[in-house]
Amino acid sequence: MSASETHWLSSEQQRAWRAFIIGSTLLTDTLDRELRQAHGLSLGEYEILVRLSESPDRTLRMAQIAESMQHSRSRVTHTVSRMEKAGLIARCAAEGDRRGVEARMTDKGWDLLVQAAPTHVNGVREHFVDLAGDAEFATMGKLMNAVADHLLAVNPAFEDIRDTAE
Amino acid sequence: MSASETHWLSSEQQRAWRAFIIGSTLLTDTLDRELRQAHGLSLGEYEILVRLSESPDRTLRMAQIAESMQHSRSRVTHTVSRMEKAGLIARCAAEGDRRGVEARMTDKGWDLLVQAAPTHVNGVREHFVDLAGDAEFATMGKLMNAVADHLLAVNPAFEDIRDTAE
DNA sequence: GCATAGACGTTGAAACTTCAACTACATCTC
DNA sequence: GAGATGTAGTTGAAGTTTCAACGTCTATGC
Repeated sequence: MSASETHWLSSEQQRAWRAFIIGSTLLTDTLDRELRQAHGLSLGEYEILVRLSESPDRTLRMAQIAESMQHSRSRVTHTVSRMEKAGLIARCAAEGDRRGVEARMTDKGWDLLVQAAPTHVNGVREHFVDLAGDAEFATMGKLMNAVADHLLAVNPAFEDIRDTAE
Repeated sequence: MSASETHWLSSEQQRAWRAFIIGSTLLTDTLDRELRQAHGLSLGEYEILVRLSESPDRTLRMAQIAESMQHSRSRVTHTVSRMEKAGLIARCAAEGDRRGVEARMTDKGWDLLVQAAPTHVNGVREHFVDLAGDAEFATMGKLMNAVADHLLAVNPAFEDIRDTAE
């Protein structure tokens, strides 16, 4: 990638790329809006609740949330603070590491997740899954998996940095 | 979608969906960061410049920018203001409609776009296009196109609203 | 022609994210 | 076992996006 001539995209590739950008923007915006309107929850908050719900004791360390969401630590601090104020999450000291903080989903958080999940899943189906054949959808999944793997591998910064001075 | 039983995703679908979320997040974050580091330009600003560069007179009405980017009008106002302050864009009164404002790319904006485009295209290739076979990439493009069409059709709000009281 | 409604864009405040310190604790090294 | 370095999380300010209200102009209906 260091030649002086850039290898531009074909017009077909360009169309596909733009469809990706606009489609994924529209899709996440729509899912976010549906969740907000129905349950007052952003897509990001919803995803935090999902991760907590899948963890033992419905509890996760702050850093694990940050890593799995690809968010900076400080973003997670702020988001969890808001969710704590809303009563969806409680913070506790982590066992075994006195620096650590654990976020635990409250019953109220669980109840909200139970309500919100159908909204979200129906949205994902209606706006995405059902628009593709099974094979198409699987192809997309494989490709995006490769993208994620590639970027995690290529970009050491993603392991953790994001918030530390580079 | 109104039955009381939710039709959950299969675990394979769930994996594909999560790959999509994480992959697209990582991808846009990476492209954004590469552009910022190399040229001090965000991905959104870059895309505005691209759209201007493709328009007659390198000029576009504010509302056209907003619509094509799926951004709210006020977001475009703020972004264009920053880009104007940076000397990349100039605002002029629109002809024929005294309410209107046109954003015109300056020479400085053009020069920056010329510099930035290879960075962006190389990133898109390296992190996305080259990871897929042509057929795979085309499949993805077709799917995302369907998603965009569906959401634009289903959601009248996207035509314009976004900033107006709903 | 006047009133009402609609469209264009801006404004300022609130909400959210990023960025650069910073505190506290853990680990590593000698 | 003391100092250096690294990790966990927070903080507050700066930057960006959203939200609601507004001012201006255009189009519509009467």
